[in-house]
Amino acid sequence: MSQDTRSRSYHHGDLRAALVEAGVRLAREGGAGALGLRVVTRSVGVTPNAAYRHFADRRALVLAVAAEAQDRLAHAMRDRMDVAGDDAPGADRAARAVRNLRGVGLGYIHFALREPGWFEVAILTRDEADGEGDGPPVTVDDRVAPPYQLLLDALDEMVAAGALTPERRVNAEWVCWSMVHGFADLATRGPLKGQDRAMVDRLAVHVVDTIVDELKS
Amino acid sequence: MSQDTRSRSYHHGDLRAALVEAGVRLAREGGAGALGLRVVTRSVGVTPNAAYRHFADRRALVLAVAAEAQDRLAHAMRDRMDVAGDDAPGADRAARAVRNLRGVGLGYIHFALREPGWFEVAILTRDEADGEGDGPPVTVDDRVAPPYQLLLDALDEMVAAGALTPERRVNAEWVCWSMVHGFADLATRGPLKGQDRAMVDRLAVHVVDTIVDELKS
DNA sequence: TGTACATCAGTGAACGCGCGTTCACTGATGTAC
DNA sequence: TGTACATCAGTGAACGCGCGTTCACTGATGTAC
Repeated sequence: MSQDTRSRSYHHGDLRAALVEAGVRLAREGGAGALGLRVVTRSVGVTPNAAYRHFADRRALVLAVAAEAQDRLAHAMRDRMDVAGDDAPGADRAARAVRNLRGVGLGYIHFALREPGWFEVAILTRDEADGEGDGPPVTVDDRVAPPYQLLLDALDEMVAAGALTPERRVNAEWVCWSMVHGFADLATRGPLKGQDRAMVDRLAVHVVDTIVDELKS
Repeated sequence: MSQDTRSRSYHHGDLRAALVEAGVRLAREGGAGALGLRVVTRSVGVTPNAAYRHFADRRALVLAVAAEAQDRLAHAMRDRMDVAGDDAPGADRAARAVRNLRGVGLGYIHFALREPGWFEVAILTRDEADGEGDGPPVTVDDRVAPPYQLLLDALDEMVAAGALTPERRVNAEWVCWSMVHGFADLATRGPLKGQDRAMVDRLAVHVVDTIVDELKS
């Protein structure tokens, strides 16, 4: 509480959080392109340079918004999962593990369809300047992206539940992610954009089921 | 020839083609972001407004470059295919059809890895302003994208060769495209960007084989 | 064949815009005595 | 408890930039007689 009070007690009252929140709001409609430093500060009612008290530069602000978007993506995915304990008997546990992998994939895709702006920001990489591919992948501000972690957990649980052999587990995360991410991109920016929603949903189920069936067979 | 002469006989000598060519050259290094109207005209040594003699606006120029990039992508894919006639005996024809589908996928991915700038431009959509999802998908300037056509042909040939049942043919293009496109995006803009090339190549083969095996089984 | 004319590809200068970032500052807050 | 002071979050004005697009024009080309 004292820390909360402390961080909220300056002029604006936690401008940093307000800027990230505004960025999230703007990205929802306009995607990554809406995250101009001037636009975001303006929408909070503050001078552009005020942002420099809390972020090194525009890129740092964008990365903070990206982390928030990733959290929301992970939340949407988790909502599709069956979160009961791990102590069910064999067959049930295996079936649940399969359902959960399905949920991970469909959650990813439906989040992309429902919130394309947030999705675009969530999959941003830091891109420029910071050297080559050093450090672990799938990170923004040095953490493992929560959506990726959910996928890994779902696959590991399938192995533990006996629904996936250890051999087929190898690289399965890239197979799953490629499939699901590719569909999300086609539906969000590509040729499926704007197509009839019910048809796209049916396709999404087909695509996810195809890869889940392939893995568990 | 007279038409060639005619279109080359003005002041610059087919400035339109020169602008597209310059766009292709610039996009190779800088992707879609490098296709500013001023940058492109400057690189040809011409005034910015000269472009307006040949393109309605910047967007039209970008779409022309995108069409060219799509052609190059299709070319790279076709190079991976076995283009012998369709009159081979059953087993051979089926095996070749499977090889060709593999080639389509690996060609797509390797083009993305080798020429990420062109790839980014090739998958651009016209995006803004032009209404909702009317008209057929997968088009730029009102043509079916050649890479997409190659995929359709490869799948149809698999059916004709008996390597794919008609039931599994349904929506197979979206399954294949999602997988391959997703991998290309992860490898090009996502977490696999900058990772060891040999490892990425091995993953690409694994991913493509997974989906090809799934279809033909 | 030679001149007069119409066409229209490309010029030169300017428009208004929004961007990220830097500078010297002001004035509210929290702290020390 | 009250005053003096240091901190530092946010201000206001300006920087230089490159962008897409518009305007009135020039001058080389191709054509008609």
